[in-house]
Amino acid sequence: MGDTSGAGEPTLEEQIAAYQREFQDLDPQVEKIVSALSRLNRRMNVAYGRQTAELGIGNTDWEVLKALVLSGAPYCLGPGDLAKRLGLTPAAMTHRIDRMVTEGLVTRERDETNRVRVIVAITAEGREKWLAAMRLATVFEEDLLQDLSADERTALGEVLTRLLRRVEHAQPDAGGRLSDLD
Amino acid sequence: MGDTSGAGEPTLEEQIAAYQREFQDLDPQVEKIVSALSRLNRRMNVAYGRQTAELGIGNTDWEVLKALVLSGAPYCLGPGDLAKRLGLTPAAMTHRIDRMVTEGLVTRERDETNRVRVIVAITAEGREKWLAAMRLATVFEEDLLQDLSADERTALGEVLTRLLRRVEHAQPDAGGRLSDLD
DNA sequence: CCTTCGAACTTTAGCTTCTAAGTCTTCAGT
DNA sequence: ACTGAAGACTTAGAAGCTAAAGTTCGAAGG
Repeated sequence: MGDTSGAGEPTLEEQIAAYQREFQDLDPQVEKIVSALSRLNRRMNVAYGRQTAELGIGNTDWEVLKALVLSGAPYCLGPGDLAKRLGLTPAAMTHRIDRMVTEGLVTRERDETNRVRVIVAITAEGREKWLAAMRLATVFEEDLLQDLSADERTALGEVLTRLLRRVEHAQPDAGGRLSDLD
Repeated sequence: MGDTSGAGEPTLEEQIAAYQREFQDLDPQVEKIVSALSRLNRRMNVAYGRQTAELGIGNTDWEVLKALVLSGAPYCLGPGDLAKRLGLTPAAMTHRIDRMVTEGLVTRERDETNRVRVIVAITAEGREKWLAAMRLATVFEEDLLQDLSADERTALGEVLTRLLRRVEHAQPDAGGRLSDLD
C-alpha cells in the first residue's frame, strides 16, 4: 500500500535518503559509492555461494581449493601455511581439512622427510571442482560487467586498485575473516 | 629470500598472475575488477568490525540498529519485519533481540493494541552507539576516497550503481546473508 | 648418548550464530 | 464460544570458530 517497497530490502536510493534523513553530516556521494560496493559484494557472494552449492561444496571448501591451486605446482601446502593464507587459526584449519578429506577434495599425509610436517594436497576431484567453479564464476563475472565498455573497465579497475592500495597501506595485513571469495 | 611476499596474502597482481597461470580463459581485466571489489569489501568489513568492537557492540548488533534507525520514526519494528529486512529467520531474530535487550540497545514489549505483535524499539543508548559508529564510519570512508576527485567519485558511483542494477535485476531478492554492512 | 626445547599439528571444551520444527498466545471469522 | 491462522518464542541441533592443552618429532647442547 505505501511506497516503502514492502518489507524486503530498500532500494539504494531509498536507503541513502534514509541515511541523510537520520544523519545529516553525510556526503551522499560517498555513501552511494560505499553502499553500492557493499551491496555489489553481497550479491556476488550470494551468486558464488549458489554456484559452489550446485557443485556440492561449501564456500569454505572453495577457499581452501583456491589457495592450493593458486599456490602453484605441486599444489600442496601444510595446514599452517593454509591457515596463514586464509587468516584462521591452525585448529580451524585442522577441522576444515578433516571435512575436506572425507569429501575427497584433498589428501593429508605426513611429510616423510620431516615427520612433524603434514602435507595437504588437492585431489583430481578437488581440482575439477575448482575448475568447474571457476567456469561458473567467469560466466557470472562477464555477465556482471557486460554493460561496461573496455575503457570503462580499465578506468574502474584502476580506480578500485587505487582505493585498495590506500586501505591496504592503512591496515597492512589484518587477518580479518570476512568474505574472502576473490 | 623468495619473492612470494612471505606467507601472508599475495598482492593483487600476484594473485591475478596465478589465476592466469592456472586458468587460461580468464580475462585479466575482469578479474582485476572482481578481485579488487572483493578485497576492498573485506578490508572495509574489517575496519567496520574494529570500529563497532571499540564501541562494545558486534556487527550483528550494528545491523539491527541500522535497520531500526533507517526505518524512521518512531524507530520500532516487529521481530518479523526485522527478520525480513535482515534476511534471516524469525528464530534467529529472537536470539539477537534477546542479546540486545540485555545489552540495553533495544527494548522489547508487546503491542497493547494487538497483543500478538511485539515491538522492538531502539533505546537512547542504542541510538548513541549507532551515531558513534556512523561518525567513525564516515571518517573511514572519507579517508578511503580521499584520492578521488569529485568527477571520479561521480563516475565511480554511476558505474557501481549500473553494475548493481544489473545484478539485482538478475537475482531479484535473494535473501542471502553475507556482509550486509552498508 | 641423552636431555631438553621448540615447532607443527591435533584434540578438547566451549562460544556464537544460524536453521528447522514444534508450541504457545492472540486475533478474527463463523 | 469455537476454530483457524498468524506471530513470536522454545528447543534441539548443525556449522564454524577460538583458546588452551596435548602429542609428536627434529634439533641443539651438555
